Amino acid sequence: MLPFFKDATLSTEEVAQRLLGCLLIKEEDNQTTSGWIVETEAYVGIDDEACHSFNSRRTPRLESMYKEAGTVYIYQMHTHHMVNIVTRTQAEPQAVLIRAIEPYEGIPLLEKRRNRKGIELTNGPGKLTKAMGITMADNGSAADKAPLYISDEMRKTPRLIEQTQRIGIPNKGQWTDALLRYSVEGNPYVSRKKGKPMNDHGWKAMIH
DNA sequence: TTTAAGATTGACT
DNA sequence: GTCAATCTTAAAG
Repeated sequence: MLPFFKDATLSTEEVAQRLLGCLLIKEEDNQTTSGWIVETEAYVGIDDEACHSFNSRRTPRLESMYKEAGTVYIYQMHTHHMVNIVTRTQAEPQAVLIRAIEPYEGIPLLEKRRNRKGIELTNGPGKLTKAMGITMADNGSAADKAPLYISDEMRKTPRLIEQTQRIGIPNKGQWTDALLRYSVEGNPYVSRKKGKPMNDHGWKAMIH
């Protein structure tokens, strides 16, 4: 069965929402770290002024965006790495940015790499990649295979998905205002959060 | 050849 | 609130 994030017929917005609650897993040298995805953003291709592939821009750095759905696209900005999942086809270079996770496995290693505890481990796109040891070495790999992959076997379900403007996109007209950021309402690991987190972190109760 | 800006973060005033 | 770290890309000199 094809994982939903490899199904290029699904819209990028749909994939961004369905990724919430999936586990992001990194395996390396007998060390596994993972966490549930709690915040994503959709970058919808050549018409989207905020998207790296806007206006069909294509450079060596962007090559992964032009690969098949389910490809990992790692981008480095300033001193930080960001992890994306490609969602469509070569003709439609679109992707979902994973902006935050709620830690599950390997928390001591996350704490060591970040030299922080609690929400500061993974409540931002550059923070989670540093915590999980995600680098350019992961660029272009498949998101359904180790060492860096998405799993929905342990998936959680958001009670409510909050939909807001993307972070860090000024002066881009309608693309600044577009509601293409999705997050689990009440989850403390969502980036730039002020409000009080919910006791259940915004997940629906498990059904036994 | 030089410069500026960017899907960010952390240290500092 | 300001600002620098540090790498790719595009555009100006």
